[in-house]
This record gives sequence, structure tokens and C-alpha cells, in this order.
Amino acid sequence: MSERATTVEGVRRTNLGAVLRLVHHGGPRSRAVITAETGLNRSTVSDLVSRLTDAGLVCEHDPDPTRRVGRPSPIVAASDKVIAVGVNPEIDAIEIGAVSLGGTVRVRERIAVSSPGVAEVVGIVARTVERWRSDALRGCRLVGAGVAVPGLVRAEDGVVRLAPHLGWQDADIAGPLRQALALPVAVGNDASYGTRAERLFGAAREHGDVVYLNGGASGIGGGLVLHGQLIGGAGGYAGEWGQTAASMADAADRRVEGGVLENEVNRQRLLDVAGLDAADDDALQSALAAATDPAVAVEVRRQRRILAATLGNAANVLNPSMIVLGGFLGILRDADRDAFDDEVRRRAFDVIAERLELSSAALGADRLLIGAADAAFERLLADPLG
Amino acid sequence: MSERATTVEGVRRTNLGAVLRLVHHGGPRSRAVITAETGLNRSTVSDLVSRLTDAGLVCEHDPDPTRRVGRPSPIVAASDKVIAVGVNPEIDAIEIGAVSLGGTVRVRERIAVSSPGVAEVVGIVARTVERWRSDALRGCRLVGAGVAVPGLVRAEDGVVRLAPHLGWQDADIAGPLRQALALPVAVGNDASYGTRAERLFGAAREHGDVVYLNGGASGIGGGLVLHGQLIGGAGGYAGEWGQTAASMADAADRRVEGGVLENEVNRQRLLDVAGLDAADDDALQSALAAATDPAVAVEVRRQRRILAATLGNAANVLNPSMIVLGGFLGILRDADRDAFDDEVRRRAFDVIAERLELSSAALGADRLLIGAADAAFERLLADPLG
DNA sequence: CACATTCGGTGCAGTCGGCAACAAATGGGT
DNA sequence: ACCCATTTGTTGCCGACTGCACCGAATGTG
Repeated sequence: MSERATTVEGVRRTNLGAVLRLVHHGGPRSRAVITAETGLNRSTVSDLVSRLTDAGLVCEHDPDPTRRVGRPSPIVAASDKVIAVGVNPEIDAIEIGAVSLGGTVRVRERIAVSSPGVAEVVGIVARTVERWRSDALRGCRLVGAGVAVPGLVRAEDGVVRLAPHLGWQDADIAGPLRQALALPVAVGNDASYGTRAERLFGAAREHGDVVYLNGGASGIGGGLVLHGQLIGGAGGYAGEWGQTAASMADAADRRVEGGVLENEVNRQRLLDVAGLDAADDDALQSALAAATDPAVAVEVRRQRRILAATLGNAANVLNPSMIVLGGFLGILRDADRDAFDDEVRRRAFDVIAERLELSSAALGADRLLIGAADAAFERLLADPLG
Repeated sequence: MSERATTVEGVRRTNLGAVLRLVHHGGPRSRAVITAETGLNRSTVSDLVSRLTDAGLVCEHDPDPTRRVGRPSPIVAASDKVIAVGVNPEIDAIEIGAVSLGGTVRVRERIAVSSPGVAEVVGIVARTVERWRSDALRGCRLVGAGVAVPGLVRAEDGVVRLAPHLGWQDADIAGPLRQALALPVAVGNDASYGTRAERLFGAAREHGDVVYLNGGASGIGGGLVLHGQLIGGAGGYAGEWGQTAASMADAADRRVEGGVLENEVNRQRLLDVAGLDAADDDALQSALAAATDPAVAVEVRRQRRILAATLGNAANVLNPSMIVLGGFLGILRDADRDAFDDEVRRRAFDVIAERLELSSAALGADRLLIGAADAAFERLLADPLG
């Protein structure tokens, strides 16, 4: 978003990228609106749009019949024939999706595999994409692939340093996948890509300072957007909330001596107290809501207290305008949204709480695929005609 | 640093700023080095430098006698005649400094006043600067002033929302001071400006992802640099570590029920246990080192534990490459640096701890003046010839 | 049907950085 | 003392890009 254009040609790249980004992340809009939002000249926008059209990246169609005087301005939309592949390997399956520019999922498959290795993932993805290419994606242009990995990914080269649930360690999936698909490949942490998706297309849309926390079966991960930028930190490992020491006002709230946040705020504990063996988030939510055993309410309240303290800390340190909770953390909040939000705000400075919103994640299961695909689009947005 | 240049003229602004920033933050260097570091063409750099010289912002002087073949390249240095004023109102005094481009403090005064109001600060600063103008700063060009306020400052307009130690609330100091000095004025939180100074000229030089925590008599504040940018958050209030709930593995470490970090990691508690009434940081450090009472060591260890847990959390969430500790937090660390650093690293993921450095603050009392002045320079760097 | 309004298209001008050729300044070798 | 290689500043030209002014197109209004 904010590369500095030091050269005159760079200005063109920047501006082409800005226009394409606008219709990709913000949806279709008229040329006139683009002119107003970019602050560029009409003639400049005209030129930029026609170049993007020539390159097949955007489509123009007739304007909406508006009731206003004046010449109607054609609507510019991102081409849905430009596609990036999103991949999310998990412990029991691989999820693959084809996402078009604009952020809609065109095709999507979940392929059951138990704890797949790198070669297995690459093979399955390559076969699936090959099949799509001559079928659902006929006539489309594939521009890249993104892989959302449940683990620690080194930002500089995309090497998976550690993915405990997959059993990967110092694994390079970018190289093999790039070879197999003949496409550029981005690799990133799943929570980071979830953050990206929620910020661009979900609950944190339009927010420049976002804290995102996701609770899954394997723990708590998250991501940050500050100054409108996704924050990776020095190595790209930022967002590991699950490993932070939890703040508990009452020592009786602790369950694991020397434990960390994800030991205390924990999905399995909720399943246990609800008497469930395994369940998806919807089932868990219903079970918790329907439970009559007071122990359930006690455990939910305990986890809510601890989570609220963590979020209060995050608010004081980062001053976000939006906190988004995904997975079972959203369930904890939804048990009584207003009370939860108030408790978080109460722990933050007034001036910070004033402008703090909280939300449960808006995107469903597509979140990671959309985020991963968007990371793959990033190269295109940086230099649309390159 | 990273404004996007959407126009051709904007490219020139960006590049002029980049060159000026280089010699301002990085020190004097030859044209040849500037060419290499900016990636710009020789002829472009030549033009940019001569424009900056014409504007009196940089000076060129004869090259160092290097032992290499080839035409020597003249050294470009930021002009020390370009000055910004840094101001730091405290509870017992106002500190004022004149800082030249390049970051050196030219003049500096500490004026004792008890808990000054806005009008008092403005008056004193105006008189002092007026005196300097016809004396120490004769022939200099003043380009702005920055005020480091111990309190919450709204980023969007510089209004001081709350500065408890000064008794200010919703106070506008930018307006009156701008009028009195006839200069643009920047207002910010003191810890933010300290962060800025340590990052540019101090311990975190060259680090793109920095966590800075400062411990003073009034509490614990801090700042963040991520992706090379100073992070303010949605309202500019980010960095309030002091108000976060502390994480304590052992409940016996708690001293204040429902208290926050700055209640537990606390300068006054150190003074008390050391039997001191009041002392500056140097005296406190000596007293703690010389103490024989085992209660002193116990309290130091307790505060170190809590601080290390907080820093470990910060490392996991933000993945910084450098953590800088100022004020009495530096003293706590210095009591046994290696042990402290190891404890912080132990609490972070291996991959994060691998590349995590810690340091005590490198700049002394000048820190806030340098940071505040640098904030005032920002306008100049964004558009050097504007 | 004339007019106001809004917006796209075209040609021109201004600005900027890249490039290539040349000049200048230094060290090394004979 | 002299020539050459190397590095770097300087100059003039070129290409690229955006902004602007003007014109034409498309729509609603009276």
C-alpha cells in the first residue's frame, strides 16, 4: 500500500495499483467515484482504467440508472476471471479455494487427508488446480497461490519454521508449490491471513488499527493491523497471543500452573464442561447456551474474565479502533456481548475505550482462503502490468 | 517515510525528503553513498543535493581523505543552522532545547516552575526562544517546535486529553504556542517521543520493530515502532503499558489488589525498600547495588519477574527485534542483564527469542527534547522545499 | 427542444528521473 | 614525470507521467 515511488514510472505503478486495489478491496464503483477517492485527475483515471481493462484486470459495464443529471459514469469492477488460489492445510484435511479478484470464492474443495506432509499438500493442490483449470476456471487467469499454515512462518522466505499440528519443521512449501503450479506462491500464518481477510472484507473493514484474535481447537492465534498495515514483526511471527502469560486478577481463576493464555482460555475446557466430545463452533455455541449445569456458566464467565483482561491490555498498548474475535472466542463474547464489551472498555483508558469497537468475526469458513488468496494478489497490486 | 507519491511532483518531494532524512537520521555521508543507498541515479542525486544546499538545509564539505582511487565524493551533512525547539513540561520544571537537523542539542535550559499551566509554559518557551534567537541561535532558521507531554495526547489535533501530573485536561497547547512562536507546533506523548529518539539516535537505531518501555516517577509509559513506523493507534494513545493488568505466575507477587503494572513495577517501591526519600536514577541504582538488606534483593527480583513476563508477552505478540528499557526499568534490568534477558527470551517462542535483543536506553536526559524536535522536523522532511 | 449538468476523450504543457557522454580528481604503475 | 584505470560530478537530451483546458457525449429538467 505504501511503497514510495522514487521514479516517474513508479508513480504509474503506484497509481495503477491504487485503482486496482480500490475495486478489488472496495468493490465496483464508477470512474467518477474513483476520481474523487484517489484525488487523481479525470484524464489520469481514464488512462489508468483503460490500461487495466486492456490487461484484463478490470471490466467496465454500463452505469446504474441513477436519477441524477449529467453523463453517466461507467462502473469499473475487478475482473472475476483473475484468480488466486488459497490453500489451508489442516490436521484432518486440506482446504483449497479459487478466489477471484474482488474477494469472492469461485470454487472450493475440502479434501480429507490425515496430517499431510508438504509433498502430499503440493500434489493434491496441483492436481486440484489442474482439474479446475480445464473445468470451473476455464478461461481464467491464475496469478498466484497463497498458503495459510497453522504455525510459525518466516516472513522473509516463507519457510514454515514450526507447525506442530502438521508435524512440519523448517519446511519449505513455497518452492515445491511454485514449481508444481508454475505460479508465484505466498506462505503465511493462518491467523495473519485471517486478519487480512477480516480487515479487507469482514468485520474490520475500513478500520486502520485492528486487533484480531482467533480461537481454534489448537489454540489462540491472532494478527494486528496498525496504520493500515498488517504487522508481522521482525521475523513475521507476531500475533502469538496464545503463548502470552494471562493476567488474572483472581489467582483462583488459574487452572494450569505456569500456563499461558491458551491453557486457560481453551476450547477443550468448554467442550468438557458442556459434556461434548467433539463439535463444531455452532454446536458448541448451542450447547453452551442450552446448558443448565451451573458449572458451564462458571467456566464461561471465567474464560470471559481472562479474555477481557487480555483484550484490555491490548487496547491500552495498541489503541485499536476495532477488536475482532473469531472461533470460540466469538462464542465467549456472544454469550453476552454488551457485558463483555463493557468489561474490556472498563479496563482501558477512557480515551481509548471511547472509540473502541468490538465485533465477532464476520467471515465464515472462507476466511483463510480469502486471506491467503489476497496475499497472492499482493504482487499483482504492487505492479498490475508487470 | 512512506507516503505514496501519486503525482510527478510528488516524486520530487519524496526524493528530496529521502535524501534529507538520510543525512538527518543517518549522519553525514558522501554523495556516492547517498546514490547507492537511495538507488537513485547519480544525476538525480546531484540535482537533489544542490537544491537542498540552495535551500540551506544541507552543507557540502570536502571529502575525507580516503585511500581509494577515483574522484572523491563531497560529504553531505545536515545543516546545523536548521533548528527545531523541543519542549518538555514536567511537574517541577520546563525543559527546553534547541536541536539542530542531525539531532544534536545546541542549547538547553531547565527552568524550575511548579506544575505549570498551558499559558505559563507558552510564555516561558516564547521568552526563552526569543532570547536564543538573538543570541545562541543567531543566524539560524527555526522550523518548528515539538512538545513532549506526560499524558494522553490526541493524535489528530494535538490536544492534551489528560495530563494528570500537570493537571491539564483537554488542553490545547499547540494553538497558543504556534501563535507565540509563529512556528508550526507538534504535540505528543513523552514516551512516544522518547521512542522516536531511541529509535533514530539511540539504542534501537536501525531497528524496524521496537518495543520501548520507560519507567518514571509517575509510572510506566512506552511506545512502539513497527515496520519502521511509530505506532500511535487509532487515537494516538498507544503505548500505555503502565495501565495493563500484570501477569503474575505467582499470586504472592501481587501487592495491589486489582492493580495494574505500574502499581507493581514501581519506582517508589524501590525507593522505599532502599530507604531513600527521593533520588535520581543514578542514585537509586547505586543504592540498590550497595544495599545489604535482603528485602531489597527480594523486591528487585519480584519487579524483574513481573516486568520480564510483560516483555515476554510483548515479544510474542509483536515480535520486535529490539526491546529498549528506559528509566528505572533499565536499572531493574541492569541488576543482572544476562539473567533478565534470558528470562524474557525464555517466555517467548524460540523463533522469536532467536532474534530478540534487549537494551537499556542509550540517550540520557536529552531523549525527550530530541524526540520532540524530530517530530517538529517531520513536516520539513515531508516537503523540504515547501 | 433548448439548456444545465456531469463526465469521458484528446492534445498540449510542465515536471521529473534515467541515460549517455564528457570532464574532473585521485591512486597506481612504469 | 607521465599515462592509465577508476570513480564520480556535470550536462544535455529523452522518455514517461500527470495536470489542465477544451471539446464532445449523455442524461435530466423545464
